[in-house]
Amino acid sequence: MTEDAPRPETPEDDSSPLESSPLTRDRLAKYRRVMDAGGFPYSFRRTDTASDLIERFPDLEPGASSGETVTVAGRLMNTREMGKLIFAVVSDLSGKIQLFVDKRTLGDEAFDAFRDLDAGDWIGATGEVIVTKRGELSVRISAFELLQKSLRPLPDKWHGLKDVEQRSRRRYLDLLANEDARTVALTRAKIVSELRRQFEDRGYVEVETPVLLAQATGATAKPFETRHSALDMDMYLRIATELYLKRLVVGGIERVFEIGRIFRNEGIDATHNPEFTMLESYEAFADFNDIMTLVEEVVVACAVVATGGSEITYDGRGVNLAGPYKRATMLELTRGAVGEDVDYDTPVHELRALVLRHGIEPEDHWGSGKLIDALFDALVEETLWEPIFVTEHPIETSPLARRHRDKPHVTERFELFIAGAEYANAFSELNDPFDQQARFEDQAAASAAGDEEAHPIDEDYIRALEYGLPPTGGLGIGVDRLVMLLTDKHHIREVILFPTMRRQKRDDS
RNA sequence: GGGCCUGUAGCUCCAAUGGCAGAGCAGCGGACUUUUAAUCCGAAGCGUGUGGGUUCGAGUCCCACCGGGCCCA
Repeated sequence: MTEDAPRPETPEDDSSPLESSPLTRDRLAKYRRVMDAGGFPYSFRRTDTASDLIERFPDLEPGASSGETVTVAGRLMNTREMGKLIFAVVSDLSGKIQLFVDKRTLGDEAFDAFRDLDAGDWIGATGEVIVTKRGELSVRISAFELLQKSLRPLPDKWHGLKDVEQRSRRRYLDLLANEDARTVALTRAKIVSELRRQFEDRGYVEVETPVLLAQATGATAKPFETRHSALDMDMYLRIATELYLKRLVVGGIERVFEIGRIFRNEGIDATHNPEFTMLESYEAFADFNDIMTLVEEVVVACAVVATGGSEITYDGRGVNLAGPYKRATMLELTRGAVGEDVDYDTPVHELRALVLRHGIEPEDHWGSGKLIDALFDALVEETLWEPIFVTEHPIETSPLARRHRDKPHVTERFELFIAGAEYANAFSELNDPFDQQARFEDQAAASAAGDEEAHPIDEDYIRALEYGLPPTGGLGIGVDRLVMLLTDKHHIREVILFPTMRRQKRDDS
């Protein structure tokens, strides 16, 4: 802002919904009084947060005064009035601290002004640190300042805000009313920070690859479509970062990662949001075995910052995240579940019959790999509780993964499953341009045969491979899912601050 | 896309069979100098997501629409 914009008028007529509601009318009147008297402050200096005080004064006896004066600031959450005495709770990001407001210390005029405050107001207050007779660390205030008025009433002080829709749509209310919501948001930040540190410490370089693309490649998903006006061109939001990150390895960035938003134009449910966060990493000269070790270390490190240890509770059950994790091939797990000695050589018609018997409707273009994958999906996934690396996915369903060095039909790939859900997907990267070309062509054929999940061909990516991708181990981690696991949340909207929601009709109340 | 459930005061929730729409908290007025969801006294506040319909009478039954939830595809 370089110009003086005209100051917007506080609404003064009865058409304002704040004016017409008895719940907000008084607050609005107080707001105007402050504005008429010169307005609210532009800044405020505090000396301590709530948790600072708790750390600094651990040993004060009930009834004691510290002799130290501090200044705190936060949102006024609750007041308990006792005649010439008020106990007030102020909440800041670090926690809560009680203000001890007595008329003798504060003076008659300021005391009455304090009584005029409303729950939700932002205030700053200065006073001596004391402990009340009942043992509550408090600030006996000698002065306070209203930093900004809250014009609307707070959610229930005891029950908080429970309505799932409101909690998601108006996350600010969720955060200010529900301590758990703040904890989850902060824990997510810690986890993302730890992920970044883990990869940086291993010499990985963080990059940003394009979100807006002429072609959405690198995964099987329906993309969001948009349009670039100046280029007069249809564009797509990325569905993965994979092919761009591997181009960077071709370019010589041997260890590279990105933590980025991915967009998939698909349904919304407990584990899917149209935009979500994925970490992808690629490491030259590593194979999928190396990446397993990396994943074990990274998962434990995240668990430690989130929960303090590697033994966590999810959905009421214990999970031990300490490695090394069990390993089993997709084929052997599927065999165990169906109780038959299936293989990738098993005739397709037999596998189709087996799949049908388990209530899955196979599509015409499915080969043995996809059929076994479908059986695994339906029968095995949700039974996997303790961490396990499921390995050796079929070539058919892994068009970007390198063929297994010893076994036909399968790739050097693994997925990490914990508590019935997938958290990581990794492989020795396919770096043979001819094989990659053939895989893309298979995908194109599948697409022509009606497979809506087939990968599109990325010609330039083939060209990049022709310049040489070194042997590389790649990894994808679903960050939202990982946060869910480590915060014991069972819906993705609980770990995404502003989950995608249907447009709500305008609500002026 | 299909099925089931759901929307009542600012928030959290009650309201048999259709029969005068309620409570707690918050807010408002009052008492109280050590409270912790403070307590006590008092007076208020919603016509039930929206629009239709059935009925003497609809929060409750029916239809459509707008949101939300769960399950399935």
